[in-house]
Amino acid sequence: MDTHSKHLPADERRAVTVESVVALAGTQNPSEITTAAIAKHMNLTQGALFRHFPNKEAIWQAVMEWVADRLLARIDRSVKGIESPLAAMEAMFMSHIAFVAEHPGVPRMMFGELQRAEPTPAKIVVQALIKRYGERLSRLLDSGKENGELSPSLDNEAAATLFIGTIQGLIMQSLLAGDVERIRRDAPKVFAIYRRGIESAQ
Amino acid sequence: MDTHSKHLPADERRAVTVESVVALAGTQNPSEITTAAIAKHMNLTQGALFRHFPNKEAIWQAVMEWVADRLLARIDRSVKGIESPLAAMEAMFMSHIAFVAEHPGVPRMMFGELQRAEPTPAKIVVQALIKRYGERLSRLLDSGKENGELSPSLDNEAAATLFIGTIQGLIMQSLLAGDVERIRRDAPKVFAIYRRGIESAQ
DNA sequence: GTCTTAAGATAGTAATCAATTACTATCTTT
DNA sequence: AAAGATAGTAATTGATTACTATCTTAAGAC
Repeated sequence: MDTHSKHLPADERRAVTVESVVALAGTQNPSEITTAAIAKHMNLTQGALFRHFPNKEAIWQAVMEWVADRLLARIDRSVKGIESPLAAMEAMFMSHIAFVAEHPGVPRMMFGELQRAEPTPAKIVVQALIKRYGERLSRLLDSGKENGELSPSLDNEAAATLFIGTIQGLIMQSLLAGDVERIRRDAPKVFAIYRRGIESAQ
Repeated sequence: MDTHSKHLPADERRAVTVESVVALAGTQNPSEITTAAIAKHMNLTQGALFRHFPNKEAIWQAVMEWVADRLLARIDRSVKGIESPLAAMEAMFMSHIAFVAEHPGVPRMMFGELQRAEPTPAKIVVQALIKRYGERLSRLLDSGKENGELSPSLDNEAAATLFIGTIQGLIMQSLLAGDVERIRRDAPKVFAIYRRGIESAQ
């Protein structure tokens, strides 16, 4: 990852910047990440960042686009080839959890962006991400009802909200305990309860 | 609330300060609330705040203590006199939702404090709040298993994590939609799924 | 090898922040 | 009503922030 050449092509430098922000968000409050801290983390001077991004807002936008691309690609990959909708939901859940455990800064950044009052470019990217995420969920819920795995009276919107909330609850616990690995450990137990809540009666 | 005397006793001024912060957090990112903004909201000069608080950190601590006291008192009141543990959990859930709908800044502030790296006084207060909250939940879960309402194989820790996550999911949706009332509207549907997940088989 | 230029270093700027200061207005007590 | 205590104002502080102007270096094209 760290080639020892000092001068990097612009696109590589942008990629390194994004990864630095993601890494920093794993250990500190995203809104307190300064351009100086980003530059230091990648052994660059602060001013040099602005050769590659017009302003800080553009950095955040690039970061959230990175998150959206990687997360959606990952859950799409995890679901591939699974014919049972319920099993697909579980795979989607677990791959999301794995992603978050690898990048603990991601949920912090997303929540932080969402609670901005103004619709910043980064916030818009996050909103689009969750919209697409919800669409994937809704499709799985529909086919789960069709094939009888899921309760036919299930409210799709509520089930999607709770799916995301299930992950949010795990993140909250890991923040409380200051232990990221906890997320991976507790995820199956928490999903089991969720699963029981949406399944059709046996 | 707004007496038109300019001079307030110190304790009243502190109370007004806390309420101002809670109100401001309802419309903007908590970490972006400046002492100047707080002072402006309460028709005071910025410097005067420091007659009542040694520093900004102390303001945040006072705010989170306010939150902890009010939230715990409210859920305790809501549970009182309900003998069914499952019904008590539902009452606890709904009163929490009502509190959050009245004070939309609260979950933002809590999440914001939790993701601080350093254990600030405010963060410590939040951690204590969630600990006590979890203890109340755990007691209800235990008695629910005893009286047969809840699945005997239920994992208490996972059920508590999901209970809080259920609320977090609703908050996330309200942030996305930019509509606080949504929380109140969707809460029953989401809790119904959670309930089904923890109930004993019929 | 030299030349060109993209990328980085250095050293700034203006704005904003929490906190402090010197002074003033308003309550309270006797 | 005088005197002390309390609360507030207005201006200023030093530190920190995102961003920029100017000089320097390194890497690839020929």
